[in-house]
Amino acid sequence: MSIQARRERERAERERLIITAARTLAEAEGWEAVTTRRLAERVEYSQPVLYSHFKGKDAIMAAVAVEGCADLAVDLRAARTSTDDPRQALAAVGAAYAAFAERRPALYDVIFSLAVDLPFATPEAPAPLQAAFGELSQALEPQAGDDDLGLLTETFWSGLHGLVTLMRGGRLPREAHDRRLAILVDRFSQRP
Amino acid sequence: MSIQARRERERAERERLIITAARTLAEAEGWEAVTTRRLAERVEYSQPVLYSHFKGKDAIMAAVAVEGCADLAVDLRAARTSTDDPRQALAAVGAAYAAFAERRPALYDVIFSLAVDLPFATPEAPAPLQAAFGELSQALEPQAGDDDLGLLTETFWSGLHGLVTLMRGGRLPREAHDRRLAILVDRFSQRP
DNA sequence: CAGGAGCGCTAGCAATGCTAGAGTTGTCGG
DNA sequence: CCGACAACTCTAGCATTGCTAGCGCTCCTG
Repeated sequence: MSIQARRERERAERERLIITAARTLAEAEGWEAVTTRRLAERVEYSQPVLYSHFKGKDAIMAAVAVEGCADLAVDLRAARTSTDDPRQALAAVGAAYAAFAERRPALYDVIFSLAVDLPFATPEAPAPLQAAFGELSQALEPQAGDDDLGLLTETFWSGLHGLVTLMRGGRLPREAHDRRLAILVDRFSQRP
Repeated sequence: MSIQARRERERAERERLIITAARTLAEAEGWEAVTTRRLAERVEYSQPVLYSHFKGKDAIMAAVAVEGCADLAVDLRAARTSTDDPRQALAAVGAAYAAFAERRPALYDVIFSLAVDLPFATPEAPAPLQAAFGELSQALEPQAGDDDLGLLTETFWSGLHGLVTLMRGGRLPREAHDRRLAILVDRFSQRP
């Protein structure tokens, strides 16, 4: 019976190996460089092994996305709790979100841009995802006013997402990023 | 000399044929269905002909993007001039933008998400693109207050872009779309 | 009417995600 | 301690992708 346990443990280890290898490769060279062949070479197994763990390349990316989202949630929490002033906290969270997208673009893409069948706005959404959303939500709570907090959070999040994706896609000039972010935060803050 | 002119005219016609075929195919089945082979079959030429007109598939997509952006600009202008009330105009423009993305997703994607080699925030940006941006800008002008109008427009645009991309990517539930849009417009309107 | 230049087509390359079937390894009953 | 069996991994290959080389036809020019 213990022999079965060892096998399953080894399988789990290898699965983690695949995920971290995919993340490393993606962060180093972008997702277009993550081919099943290169990934298999990195983990020192053949391609079909990947498919014994995951349904396909998309499933591997989804696994990386969940991991990466946990990192994002950590960053957002640190930013939110870095100050007592609600308005500054919102600005800090917005800046942290944008910084994450800038610093780890491959991770950001796989979470928020690339087509991956992760459940999002449902109770079945992975915990790290809900955690990240919760941080945004808590940062916005003092600014909600009459608006529904959930919808307000989704809208503010959309603003952040639009800023970073348009900028990274070359649609917005980089240099004014901070000022745009300031405008967004300002417009989502309650007037005193 | 006139023989040369005829050839160039025929070439130009064929180029338009390629562009419209690409757009039609993309709108019908999505960009992932637009392969060079299928496109060549549609225009009833062989694949290499495409490459005598465009540097590659990306260039074809960029051409479709410019065309499509003109359509978007028309929609936005109609929305903006549909009312005299500045706040209602902003709401109408936002709704028109989102409706365009919803109604013609392939066109929206190629303009704002996929093709990268289009100059955007520079004077060399294609005219239709600047026109669309200009409509947004004019709709926001009464709401600018102390903010720089260009940056405010870019930020509002980011909000719209985030809303539609996250919703279409399954990250935001469809049903509350109108309410999120209302929140965005409200937060970007000056307090009376 | 012959020569030549332009131009489109056939055929093929390298790379992709994914899969079938062979072959090897390691485990358990006798 | 051995042989059969089962689980697992690898080699090889398929279909499809964007893109290109080089042949061969057509049609203008002198």
